[in-house]
Amino acid sequence: MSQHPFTRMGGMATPASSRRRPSPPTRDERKSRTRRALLDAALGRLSGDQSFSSLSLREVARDAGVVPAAFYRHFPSMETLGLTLVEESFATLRTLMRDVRAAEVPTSHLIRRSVDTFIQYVLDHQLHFRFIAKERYGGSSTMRTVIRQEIRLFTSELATDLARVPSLAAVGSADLQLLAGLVVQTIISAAELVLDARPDDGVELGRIADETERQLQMILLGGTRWRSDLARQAVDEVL
Amino acid sequence: MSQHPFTRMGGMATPASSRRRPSPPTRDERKSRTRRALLDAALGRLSGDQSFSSLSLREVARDAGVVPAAFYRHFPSMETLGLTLVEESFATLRTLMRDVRAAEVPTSHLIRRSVDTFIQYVLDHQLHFRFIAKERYGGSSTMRTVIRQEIRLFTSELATDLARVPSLAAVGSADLQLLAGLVVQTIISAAELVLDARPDDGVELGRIADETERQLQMILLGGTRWRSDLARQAVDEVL
DNA sequence: TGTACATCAGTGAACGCGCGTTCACTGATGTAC
DNA sequence: TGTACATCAGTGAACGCGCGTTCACTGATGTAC
Repeated sequence: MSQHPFTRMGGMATPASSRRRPSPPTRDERKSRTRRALLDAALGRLSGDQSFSSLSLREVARDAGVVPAAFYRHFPSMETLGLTLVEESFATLRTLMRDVRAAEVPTSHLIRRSVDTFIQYVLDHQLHFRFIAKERYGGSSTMRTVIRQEIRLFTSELATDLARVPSLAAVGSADLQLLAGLVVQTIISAAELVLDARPDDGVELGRIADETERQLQMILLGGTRWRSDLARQAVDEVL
Repeated sequence: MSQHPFTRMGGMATPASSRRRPSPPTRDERKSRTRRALLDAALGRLSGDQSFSSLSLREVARDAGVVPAAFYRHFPSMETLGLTLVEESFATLRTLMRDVRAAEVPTSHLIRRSVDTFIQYVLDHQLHFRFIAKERYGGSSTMRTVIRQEIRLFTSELATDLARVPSLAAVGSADLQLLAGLVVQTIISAAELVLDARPDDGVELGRIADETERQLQMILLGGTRWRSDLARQAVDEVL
């Protein structure tokens, strides 16, 4: 029980447990670990061919190393666990957006850098993105509504960013929403390609990044030329 | 058993059954009707919150008005029934494309007309499109592969069409693929919006058509300005 | 046309299985004194 | 610090249920003669 002065006097106030005996986790810690294990078990199951709605409570409990009845100490139903995963996944995505903005990327190669950042993020959070891809259309109506709402929010924020771009100043706000919608669609599509690629297949991932970059360039190029009152006429003339 | 001369002498050689007594369906007819009923039962179940993988053979048989064991007279497994539905759905889509091309739409308002045709098609084949939307990411890996393959084919055909557009003559074939990919993404996204709308909500459907048209205009406008060797520079300059 | 036999779509019962949910319980952790 | 009691995450057994699949069957339709 005697302690070495070295550890006793360590710099800043560390939590009691960090340098002493491993000290047993509190009940709360144990509980939230089990909760985490249940969430991870569900996410893990979704890597394969299963969809969330075909997932059984017993499978999830089993993978989490817990008896089925214990599930109810954490979630009243699988539906609730699913909604928790949706929230968690979009929290991840919001973190990404914040990071990208905070990065203050230089204008040069801005698109390319954002695409690379995004692809890396998808790779790092594959399970969450895979979950969202499946539930976006396959989930319960509640899940689908929440997901659609989050994507819409995401699109609006992007539209706000685009409004600050000088060369898009002439584009009305409704049209900026449409433009942002195209960008988001393209990004979602890229995420889905990434999920289908082998994570260590650098060549394929590079190809996806290239193609996504070019598609975004096309879209933004279209945006800078856009004049809503002339669009149909211009396009008709040109086809 | 005596027959009226009027029916006996009817013009061209109609199938034996068409003008006489309703004449009982043959065994083959009965069989294919049950098969159809099974397919329709599965499609119908997917209108709600269920996904194909959470669908049970017994549910499908029940909705089709047949005992579970009878299912096996038509399909060896639910998986096979699912793949049949995928094929059927894309057959529908190919019919659409053929119709759109055959229509020889005048260049003026070409995009708008195509969008309107497409939206109407989605409304007319809601169940098939809903099925594809759900299985595209939620299905078994076989299903996902087949669907992805079909969409890729669709994209390539569209790229071929785009190659014939004079103002896109300067765009390389790889870039035409990307452009076609953007168009397909946008169309898919429109289909999903249509499926979420109430089918009799003309205002909402009109809005979807407008927005889709404008997004396609933006994309094509971008395409006509596209020069792959300058794209990044041009976009960087402009942002 | 009539008859005898073959085919086979659909039946109904049975099976073993994993499911979601409930319940009284256990025993380690936490708290009050 | 030590003791007595409360809390509550996780247990294990039990339940009724719908599942996929099998099987021998029935009886209407089809075919050969």
